[in-house]
Amino acid sequence: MTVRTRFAPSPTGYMHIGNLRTAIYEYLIAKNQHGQFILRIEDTDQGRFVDGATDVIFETLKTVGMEYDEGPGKGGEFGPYIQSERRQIYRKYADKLVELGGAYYCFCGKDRLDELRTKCEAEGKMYRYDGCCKRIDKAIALERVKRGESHVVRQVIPENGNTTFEDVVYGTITVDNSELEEGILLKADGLPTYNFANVVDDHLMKITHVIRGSEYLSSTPKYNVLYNAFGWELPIYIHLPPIMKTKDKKLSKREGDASFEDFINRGFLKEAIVNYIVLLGWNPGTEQEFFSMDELKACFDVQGLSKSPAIFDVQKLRWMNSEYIKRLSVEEYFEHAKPYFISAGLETFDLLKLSELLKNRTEIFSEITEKVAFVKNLPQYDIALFSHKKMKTDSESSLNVLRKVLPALNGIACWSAESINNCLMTIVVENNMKNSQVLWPVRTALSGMESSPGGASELADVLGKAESVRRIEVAISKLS
RNA sequence: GGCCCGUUGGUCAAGUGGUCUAAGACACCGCCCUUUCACGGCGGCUACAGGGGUUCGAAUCCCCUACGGGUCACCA
Repeated sequence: MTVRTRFAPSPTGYMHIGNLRTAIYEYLIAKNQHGQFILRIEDTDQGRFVDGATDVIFETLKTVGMEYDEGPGKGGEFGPYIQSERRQIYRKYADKLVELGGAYYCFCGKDRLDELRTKCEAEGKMYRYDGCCKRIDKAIALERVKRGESHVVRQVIPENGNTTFEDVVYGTITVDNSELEEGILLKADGLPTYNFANVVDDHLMKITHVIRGSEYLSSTPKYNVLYNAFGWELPIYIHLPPIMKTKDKKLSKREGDASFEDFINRGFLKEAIVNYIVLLGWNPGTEQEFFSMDELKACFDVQGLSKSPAIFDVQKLRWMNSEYIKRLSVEEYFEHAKPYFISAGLETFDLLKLSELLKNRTEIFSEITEKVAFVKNLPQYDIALFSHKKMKTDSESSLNVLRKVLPALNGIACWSAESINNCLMTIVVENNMKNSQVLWPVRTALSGMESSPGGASELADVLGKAESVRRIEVAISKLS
């Protein structure tokens, strides 16, 4: 049996981290078995459709490197892969289901349903469709439909008994049929609800593993009733726990930071995001924690899926991102950092050198701007910075040192980190001082900051001779 | 509220009746390295939701309670 999975998002907004994780699992489960991964767009709710949302889906799948085998723009044996283009198919199967006794036409309009709802509310009961139209004679109902009377198609739920299904992560789940509603399968506009479309499409597209969020767990019995009514084979169900923002709140895109694109824009590497979220809810069973997409394809196993919700921890994502950044070459780092360097106005500096300094100190790229601002403009700083107990420095000793450093630096013919360092160390030796007594004041004078992405000679190298000398002079005059 | 699901440290998690005085990772704290900050190295802190069973033995099995989540639409 060829494994076939599908990612079936609704184009109702941007790519959410939770959706992306689901897509990744779907992709991996298929690819681990050399199966097919299908993309299907579920746009049956014309009211919620958001323009451009499908492009975001295509783009995201492409950037994380998950190519689908069948889907919009790609084609395939079981198309179309956009539900709004499958109208007639649903109509046909809905009518067929009515014939098979698994559904019935319902002519109750919104008004009557609302009435029913308020009545239930008044009686303190949960609303449930009363099955009114199920009692209409089949031939008469069909006649009314043919005359063009507005109607929906509702599912028939067996009155007694219960329905059981197997879920790979949650195990055996049994629900009493009395809990199930005779829900709408085909809406008055002729388009199916999710409840119908997913079953029809998954069957027609030969999906073997249905992978989706746990919010569908409670409606899965209804789908089984549907499969059975059609006489179709059941798929393997794999339901996934949600990703949480806090212990009791789901990650929500509205509250700011759950969209994949946002993370990319904030300077996260796509590989780090994928690596992190794949581990949110799945354990490889080994100590390995860094995975490329290819490694994931090779070792992904549903056994490692967990059933309890996981809280999204940006802190750990940042750490993982920093690890990925450390593995970048200086050139790669530079490519990612470039926009931030430019926005900091550093075009005239040696940005490769700066990249080297920054590479081990960056968690996310967007923080570069702040980290390198001092390069372009020496910040206003207080001379108290020169006093550091552990470095054994105070303003007096610093002034003293800087006065020696200034001519020495000026005398360097070939400006490089190495020559600068030699020069400074010579001063240390000549004056019988601790390294820090010379290096701390110089680094402070060059950066104007308590901490900087590099030491005295590295900073001087990046800043260049003229600017370094100028900054030492500034410090001297501040201290005098 | 009914039904379904879940609950190991602050977080992600290993663990499927004995090897658990419970792994690893992030975070945090401390030390070392060191010219700052990082990096790196070493060490530390903190957990089986509670209560009953079953068993020679329970984080692991059963029941109850608590807490949390999901679901109950002509949304998906």
